[in-house]
Amino acid sequence: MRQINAVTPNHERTPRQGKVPPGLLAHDMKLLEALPLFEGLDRHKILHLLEESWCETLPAGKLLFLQGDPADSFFVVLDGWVKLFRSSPDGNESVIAVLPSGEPFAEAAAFEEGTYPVSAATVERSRLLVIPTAHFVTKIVSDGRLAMQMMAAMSRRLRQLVNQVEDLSLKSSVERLAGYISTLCPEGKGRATCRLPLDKALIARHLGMQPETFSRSLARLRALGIIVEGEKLEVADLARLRDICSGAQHAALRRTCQPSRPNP
Amino acid sequence: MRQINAVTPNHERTPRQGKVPPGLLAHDMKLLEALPLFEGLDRHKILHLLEESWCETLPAGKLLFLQGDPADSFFVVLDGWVKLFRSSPDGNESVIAVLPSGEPFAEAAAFEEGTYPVSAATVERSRLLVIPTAHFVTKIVSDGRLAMQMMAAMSRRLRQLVNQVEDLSLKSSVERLAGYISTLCPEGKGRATCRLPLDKALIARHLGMQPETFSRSLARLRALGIIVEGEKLEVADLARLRDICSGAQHAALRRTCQPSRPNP
DNA sequence: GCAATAACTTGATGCAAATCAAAGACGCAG
DNA sequence: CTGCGTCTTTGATTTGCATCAAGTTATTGC
Repeated sequence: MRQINAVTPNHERTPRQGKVPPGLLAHDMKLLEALPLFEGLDRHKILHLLEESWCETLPAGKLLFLQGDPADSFFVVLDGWVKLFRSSPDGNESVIAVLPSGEPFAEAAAFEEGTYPVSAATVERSRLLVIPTAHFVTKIVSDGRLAMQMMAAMSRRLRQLVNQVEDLSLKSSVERLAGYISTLCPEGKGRATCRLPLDKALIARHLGMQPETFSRSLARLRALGIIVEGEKLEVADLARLRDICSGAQHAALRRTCQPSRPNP
Repeated sequence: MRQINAVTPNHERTPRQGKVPPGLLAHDMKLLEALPLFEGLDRHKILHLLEESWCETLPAGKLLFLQGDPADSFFVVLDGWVKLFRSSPDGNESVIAVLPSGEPFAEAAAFEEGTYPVSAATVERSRLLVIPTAHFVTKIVSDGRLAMQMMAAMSRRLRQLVNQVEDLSLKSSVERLAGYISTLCPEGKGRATCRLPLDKALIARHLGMQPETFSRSLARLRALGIIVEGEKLEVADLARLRDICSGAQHAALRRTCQPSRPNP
């Protein structure tokens, strides 16, 4: 993390009449219309929902909010990457999610306690749409369909977290990494290439392991047909990769672990 | 797990006119009125929501649904305990939650994909209220307040899961156990006693550890002022217990690890 | 009451991942 | 190109937890 000031708080902004959130580009509008959250709503309705929203452009490493802060806004990533995390007193960090553009986050924070359950920071220079919850919540109450879509979004988050819990409690680091890589690759079952979208250290923490372990896990996968070159990945056999994440590859991994060291 | 038949499916039941869900006791009604999900709704409104619901009494170990099953109902535990879990191909089990009476579960399943993201089974003989989602969803769409309360329930689940991810990725088994015990104890900071509500092996899996590790962790806590006798627990100092869960007790734990074994 | 089974504890051992440490690889400013 | 900081890999070591294997203590059934 590199910086620590909060984003411009809601109340410091002057009220405005115009309908379009300041800073929103035509291109962003496309992204918003494609969000499941706004599915089926026309451009006009969306803008109405975003009456009190605005955009912020933030440098890398900017802290958006801390766990426990009062939650008066939620966000949509328009450009860049945002990480959601928790930090422990001894300086360790658990990365709950890393979100690319097109992902809304902290949608759930408006409810219940009204505080953010995690901290959030940009990973690289990013543009965010900031949506004050107060106004949005009144819309939800009066629009059942919007409510349903909001719930669908939360339901998706729940599934992701359940997956994360399962992975952490019964998969090895190699299996978790294999699973992550397979989400990066296109569907199918032959050969494929992809790019690691983030720092390896960040992905590592997201997968619940140390950077060193990440590196070693990558090395093991190399022996199973995954070619790594910097941030470029080439997967020889997608079907096999998926086998690995589901734990079907124990023996193979074992075999590839002690390749060298004939005599010390 | 001891049994494997599913609960009576919705479509096999004959339709009914009466308003009260079959099998619901007066005493259950109190429980329902106290649910955050139904907060502020009067008895009448609640019964209206539950028009197509019914109760089931199930033996211990009964499977309710499997991960991936189509989600046409959600549930409220009226009596007993239910566990939500995922099982891996090699027979291991990750316990996502263990729910006491008064807890609704699978509320989120109605949305998005429409399948259950986890499996569920009773832990002991239990009574459940089964609420078909279809009817309930139409009510949500037309009642903004109910929608908000539903979202609050989901938001709570999200928080729990985030906690679980954090615990798994940066706490030790002793710390997780200490955290669990402190949720069992009343608030405050002096001495306290409580009961383990479930099999130790089940709690162990819920905390993401093996039963053996659970046992050893309990043994270590014993040295820190926690007296264990069967399912009875006595905590000498609640404040200290809370210190342990937040990881402030590393040194103390270290010291108490190698107490015996002077010479082999 | 006793045997039989299940639940729990304890011990010994092995492995996976964290930690500590250091050496490359890469990007960037001068 | 050169030097410096960051990211990444690799190596050596330690530690925590799982696993395997007995034991011990509760529960249950007869």
